[in-house]
Amino acid sequence: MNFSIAEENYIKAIYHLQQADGNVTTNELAAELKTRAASVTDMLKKLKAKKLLNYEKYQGFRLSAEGRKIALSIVRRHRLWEYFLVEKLQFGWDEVHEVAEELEHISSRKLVDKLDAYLDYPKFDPHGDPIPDSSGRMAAQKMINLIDLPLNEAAEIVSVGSQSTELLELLRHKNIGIGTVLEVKKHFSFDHSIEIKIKGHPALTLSQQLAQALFVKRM
Amino acid sequence: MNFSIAEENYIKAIYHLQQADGNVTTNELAAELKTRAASVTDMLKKLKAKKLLNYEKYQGFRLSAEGRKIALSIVRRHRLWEYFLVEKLQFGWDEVHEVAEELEHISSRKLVDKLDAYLDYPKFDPHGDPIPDSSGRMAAQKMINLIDLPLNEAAEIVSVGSQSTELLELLRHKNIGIGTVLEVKKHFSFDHSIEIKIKGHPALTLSQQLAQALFVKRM
DNA sequence: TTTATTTTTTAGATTTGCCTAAATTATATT
DNA sequence: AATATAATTTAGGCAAATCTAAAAAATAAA
Repeated sequence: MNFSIAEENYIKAIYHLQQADGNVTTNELAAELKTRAASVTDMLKKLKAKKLLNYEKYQGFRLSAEGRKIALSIVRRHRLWEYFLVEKLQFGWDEVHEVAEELEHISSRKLVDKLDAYLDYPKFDPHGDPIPDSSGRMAAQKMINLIDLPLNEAAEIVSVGSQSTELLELLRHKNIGIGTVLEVKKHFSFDHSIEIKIKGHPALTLSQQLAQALFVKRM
Repeated sequence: MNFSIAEENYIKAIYHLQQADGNVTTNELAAELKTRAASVTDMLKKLKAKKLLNYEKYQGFRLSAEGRKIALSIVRRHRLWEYFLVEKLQFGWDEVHEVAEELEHISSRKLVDKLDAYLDYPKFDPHGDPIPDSSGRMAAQKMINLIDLPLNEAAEIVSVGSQSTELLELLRHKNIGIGTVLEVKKHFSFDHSIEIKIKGHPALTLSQQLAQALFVKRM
């Protein structure tokens, strides 16, 4: 089955809202999509007719299994394109969203799978969100920026924000790499540097720039 | 100004038809777009109102200067994406058209220019058609496959159909490269091989596979 | 040049996705 | 529990892009 851009935008928005909220309401969705509640009701009927939605009048709604599957394929496309834009086209993290919103609606399975292969099957997009694989599976945990990790919580480094040799040199020097497990001990507001602790090693200070280039998964 | 997908498809189709025909007619365009003449008339009015079209009822039509500019930016996007799909994602030549038809409607200037840079400013798409640059200029001549070059016509090699090391090795061995000027002297129908002549060198035989991997521009 | 044919346009519907305003149902308050 | 408020749905319309059928204009043929 094929879906219109409007339908896909609704499916994706419902998916994101139900991740956070459980059941989704008409007004919530209208706010998310910057449209009116009446328009949402119209689309809900359409999606229900297509069996993508579990929905009864006045009761709130969630995606059906089939709806969720489609949502995941849209999310996959969105995040793969974001990764492409940042890694290959040198977009900044902050600039990719709107363009990816357009690219995500191109549904050619072949395109998406070849893009995935070309990018070497990335597991997280540039914002740290996991990318579903071609059968809809994805890493459970969102990757977060080291700077956002709460104090004294163990986390594992899963990605670095750039491939510059300068960054890699610095990481090698500090003995930090993918897989390193650490905790943040302190935040210094003066320069936004942080102090971290790796088991069996003395505490280390990381600059704001460095901390922002590191992504971790809580354990 | 921003255009709908339907408008862009009309603009592009008119551009291609007027390249071939001079003036374009309603029925021609309807056939090209697989729609009905009445639908075409409706859209012609819209495009005329937007000053993209020189059009008087019952008279046929052509793009205005402004319309042509927009057509070129759509053609640019289409051909850059085709190049991307073949060179980076390993699509076959024949498989890229439909996907590029979708990608071409994403109009972000920044996206297109960064893609162009990433691809290293290609001059021709995988079908040999020239790619307009960011200001709409493009090579005048269509690039053609060496196998399609008429006998005894001088032509210059401008592109090779793949980057495989095997191909490059063979070309180096035969002393053929980008810029080489040659003529085709003979076609052998048995194996579709061809005999070529490079000035100051003895005649050479190229296999069908090799000839098909070489693109030339007539001089 | 008058008629027949073809091309093009107009008129009037349809579908999708959106809107406002009014009605209905659910929830919160007293 | 009755009423006020908030959320949701229905009713009725609008714009874009398409369609069919009919009318108008241009072109070709007799």
